[in-house]
Amino acid sequence: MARRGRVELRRIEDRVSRQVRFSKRRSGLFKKAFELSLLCDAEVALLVFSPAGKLYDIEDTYNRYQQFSGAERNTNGDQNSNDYKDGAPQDLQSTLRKIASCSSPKNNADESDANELEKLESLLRTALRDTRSRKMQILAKQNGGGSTSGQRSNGAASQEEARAWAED
Amino acid sequence: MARRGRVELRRIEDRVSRQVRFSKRRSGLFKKAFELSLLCDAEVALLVFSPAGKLYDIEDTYNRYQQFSGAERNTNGDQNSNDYKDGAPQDLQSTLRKIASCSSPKNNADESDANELEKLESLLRTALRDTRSRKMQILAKQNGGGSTSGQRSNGAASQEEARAWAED
DNA sequence: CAATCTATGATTAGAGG
DNA sequence: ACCTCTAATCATAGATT
Repeated sequence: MARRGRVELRRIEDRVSRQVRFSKRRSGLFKKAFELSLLCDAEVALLVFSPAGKLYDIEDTYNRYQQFSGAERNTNGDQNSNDYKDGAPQDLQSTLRKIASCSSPKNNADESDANELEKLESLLRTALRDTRSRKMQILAKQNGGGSTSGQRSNGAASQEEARAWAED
Repeated sequence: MARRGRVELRRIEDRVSRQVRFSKRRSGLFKKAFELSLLCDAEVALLVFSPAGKLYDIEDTYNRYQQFSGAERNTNGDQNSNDYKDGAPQDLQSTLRKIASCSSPKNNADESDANELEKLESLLRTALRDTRSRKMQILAKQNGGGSTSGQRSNGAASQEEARAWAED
């Protein structure tokens, strides 16, 4: 009743099968990615494009899991710990100004030492987080609060997705 | 002999366990990512940073699998594919300048629309990647040189990796 | 078409070499 | 510290509703 043998490692020919498997495996992949980041305190970036070019990224999944499980990254003892919280960042501007100061000729990033790069990295991370957060808020308003990705329970593809697959 | 119950979804406290699991799960994740791209003809980008900041990306795994299995992605028509490579970014400065321009009063990020935020996000992402990359290079020189990939058979962590984990 | 079910293969935590 | 082994959980292909 289940699969008869090992999964062959080649492109799935049947279009419907391929779509269904894409959906299932994508869900599984994002779940694993999320688990890795949580269990091992790693940073994971995952982008998946369906053949039709629709993008799925890990933010979606991450937010979704946060909603469901209220999971919290235990970030003990790191400086810039208020990760991925949410929020309307109010000081994106000031962060950007600090970043800007790194681009002055006097403080050339091309010749910075590891320590300075570390600071820059942290600033960039913060700015990126704030930017994404702000973007999400805007998009949420525009779409009337619609969600961003497929992945319902574990099971299957959404209607959206069927459309996104398209061009057969 | 095997695990006694379900895996808890929280950060693993024991440092050694966490490292070992990171290695195993990272392998598994990259394998799945590769399978998804092959089976379903999707494009997948996967970046993983260990807590110590070491980068693993899908190129490594992809190449590795190609070596072993001689598998071929049907890479029909990918225009902008050589993303995320590594490299010594030579234009970090210019990226930072572009970011800086977003902090000018005239172009206030607090009032940008989603489209502009998207651009800013992209710039920040690029700058962050370049910064990390540069930092890594510096650290690598200081520490006498480190390479880029781990993942031997399926089994376990490499020596390299133990070093990369570091700071303890 | 999407959700659920289930038998089976795949992944992996922990132990041991 | 890496590799191997193994039990146990996890993922999922195909069938069903």
